[in-house]
Amino acid sequence: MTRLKTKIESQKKLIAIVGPTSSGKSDLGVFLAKQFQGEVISADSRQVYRGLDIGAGKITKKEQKGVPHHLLDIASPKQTFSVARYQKLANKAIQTIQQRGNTPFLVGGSPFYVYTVCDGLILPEVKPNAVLRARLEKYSAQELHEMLKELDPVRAHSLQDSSGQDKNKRRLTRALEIVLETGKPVPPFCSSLPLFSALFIGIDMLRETLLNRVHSRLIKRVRGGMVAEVKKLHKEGLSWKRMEELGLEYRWMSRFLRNKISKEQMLLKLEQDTMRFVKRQLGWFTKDKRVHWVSNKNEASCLVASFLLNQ
RNA sequence: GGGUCGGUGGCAGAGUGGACAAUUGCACGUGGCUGUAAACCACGCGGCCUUGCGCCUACGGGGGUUCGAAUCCCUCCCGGCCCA
Repeated sequence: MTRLKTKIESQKKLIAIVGPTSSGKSDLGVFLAKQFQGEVISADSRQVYRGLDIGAGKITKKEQKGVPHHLLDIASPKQTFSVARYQKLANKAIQTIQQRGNTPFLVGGSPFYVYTVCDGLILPEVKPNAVLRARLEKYSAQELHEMLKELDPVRAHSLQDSSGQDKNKRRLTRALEIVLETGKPVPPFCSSLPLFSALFIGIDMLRETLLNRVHSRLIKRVRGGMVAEVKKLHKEGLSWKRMEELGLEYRWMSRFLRNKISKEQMLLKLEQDTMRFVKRQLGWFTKDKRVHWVSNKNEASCLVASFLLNQ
């Protein structure tokens, strides 16, 4: 116990800035990083892709105000990026920043990405197997579940809902992938010892305010060439199918560009989906008791100051 | 003014005498997530409670037929189309 405590205390510090989309995380990140000699690591599952700029709400060079930003534009949108890869790169970036004597600010709204890093979740060392996935795709969820019951009854059981089923093919496929690859059951979910002690700052905002911000930001970005960006990406070879997978902006704008929906429908659906996304993000963050919710920059500054001073 | 088709839950839209508190989609709500996480998935969605295959109020309003009506008849109101 004592050893564990000492270990945590000696850990390097990390500040995580979380909150729903459009709440002003990037801005706060830059503000704090400037004030506390920090660097920003983006925790956003879409901003890692090159070319996904306006649609993904990526911070511009100018907005970065000279503060170094990590993990933006590090992958091709044609290929699927993964949390596991993110985790490795983020850990490396954090280490580099700390070695420089700077403070790392993990800024982003992809909860799974944030927690994979902050809590050091241990993910099974099994790479995605496209061939296998394509083959499993042909089976129904029920059939996949049956297969998993044969190979890994424990995991199969943990996945089933109250009706004894799991209809999430993606999740079942992944479980089978792990079992088939390793020849062993899916390992139990666990995290490593925390690699650093983290201060969680969440941006507190009324849902109504957020809705207004989402709305006006959407209009602004459409005027700023968001549709053209998608058109260009497609011209450069990004398939419509891939756009669908990327979700939100890319999904709805691609549907508009394919004449499946009108511009009005696109804007409406996109706004609705964005607000749903907001709710899901908030679900993760509000459940997390570690998050300190702030309503302005000064509150955030105070929190960071005392966190960094504190031993 | 005449004819005709139609008015169903937040919206769209099935149902056209009993098994209908009403298929389905959207919206909305709650929740899950072990290398796609902005993805993917589940559940709820008239009200009430003693949660029962329970009770109440409901398919534009009113009246009627019937053991029984969202469904049939009459009438009124509203909307689309056609003729004047």
